[in-house]
Amino acid sequence: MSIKRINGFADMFARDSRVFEFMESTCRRVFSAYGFQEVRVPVMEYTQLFARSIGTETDVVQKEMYTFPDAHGVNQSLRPEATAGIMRAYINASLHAKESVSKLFTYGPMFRCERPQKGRMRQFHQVDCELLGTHAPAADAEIISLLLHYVTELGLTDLSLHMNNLGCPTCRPKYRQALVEYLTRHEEHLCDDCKRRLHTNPLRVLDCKKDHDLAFMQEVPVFLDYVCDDCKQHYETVTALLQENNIAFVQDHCLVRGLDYYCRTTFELQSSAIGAQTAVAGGGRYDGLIRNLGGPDIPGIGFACGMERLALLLGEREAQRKDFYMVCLDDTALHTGFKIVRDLRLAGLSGEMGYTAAGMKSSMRQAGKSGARYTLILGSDEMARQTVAVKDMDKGEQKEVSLDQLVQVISQ
RNA sequence: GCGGAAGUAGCUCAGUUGGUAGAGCAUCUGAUUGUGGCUCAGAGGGCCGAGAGUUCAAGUCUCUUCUUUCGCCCCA
Repeated sequence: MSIKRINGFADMFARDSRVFEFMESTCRRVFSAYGFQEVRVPVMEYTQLFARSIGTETDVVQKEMYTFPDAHGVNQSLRPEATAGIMRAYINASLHAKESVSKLFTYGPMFRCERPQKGRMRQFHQVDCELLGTHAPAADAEIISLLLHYVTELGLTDLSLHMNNLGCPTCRPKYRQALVEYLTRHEEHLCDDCKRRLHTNPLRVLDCKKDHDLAFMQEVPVFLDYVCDDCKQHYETVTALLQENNIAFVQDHCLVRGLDYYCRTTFELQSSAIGAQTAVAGGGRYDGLIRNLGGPDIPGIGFACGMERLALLLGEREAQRKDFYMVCLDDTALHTGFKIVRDLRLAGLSGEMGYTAAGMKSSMRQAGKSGARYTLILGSDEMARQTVAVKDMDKGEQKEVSLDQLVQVISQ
């Protein structure tokens, strides 16, 4: 039996890779228009980095990471997300001392050992964008604006932006306490998962699919009632900036984040068209993260966007049409044809050739299937006259062109 | 970790109450000398996921196992 692909790891041939190439090139173009620069960080880091940034109690760290000991027995992990690695690189490079604000993005594979399903792979890809060095609400609004600009450039219009305020270490515990008290009073009505969440991660009860529509959930405490003045003002400025720029969003009191480091502004781009998953991109502010990792007390905000999930929303991309397909009818012509093809490509044209001399009929079939604009035919007749027959495959018209005019004719 | 569904030609799938396999698409060839797409004719290609069991006989029934997929959990 042949060797199989590892479950959750995908092979992407042209049909799929064209879509990814489109998403990648678009993000590079859009992000750089906002002054963001690409940073490439390793796919492996010491496990400790992820434990300290993402949170030791999260499932991502507890059971989803690919972790291996190095030669000295120190654990290292394939990255389950990109933010931690970028923060580590930012600290190591002392970027904060070189520029007051840093705008960084990275693109690449992430790894989580979960059960694969629609829109969820074990090796998946994210573009990750981080804006470091400012508390200003305008930064929050800009990064959200950037994310929406990006998906608009991709041609996606059917996404909804959900926003929430998660507060800070001063005000969040008060809300959390009020939430736990409320939920404990209604514990008997909670689903089994939520009974467990109530003790492990009570905020998660808010976005439970089963319990969301229950009657008592309609009166669940809302964070905006507990938020401190600073957090409240910050969030109000962010949302005002969005509204002034006609960026529509849904105030979603049930939006919470899976990773521990988020605070204040939190957002998610959602779609109902990608199976059981809804989040296409998610992000928020993480003001204490860099300090927690041993760096300076620098605030930050960012998001990650899941490319496999975006790809589910994008249609197929057509391949770029080739300029020519060279057909050689005999072995002598093949040698000349090879040289002509080489010269055409060096002149900047794109195309292919049949590798063996074959009959006219099957050669034309191959030419037609290649989708090229022109078929170049080289047989004994053309060889004798130092020409090539050029057939326009759309019009069906054919004319004989001398070799020195070939580039010019095909370029038209 | 827990559920549901599915594994038959390269792909998408049929296969009736058990009798050693079929279609469409794709590929290749041909329809009078060197001209594609449309049409027509033909060809190649399958240990029916694997292993046991029942039976004269298993793609079909039973069990085991592997794989894939959609959900739960969790997350982008």
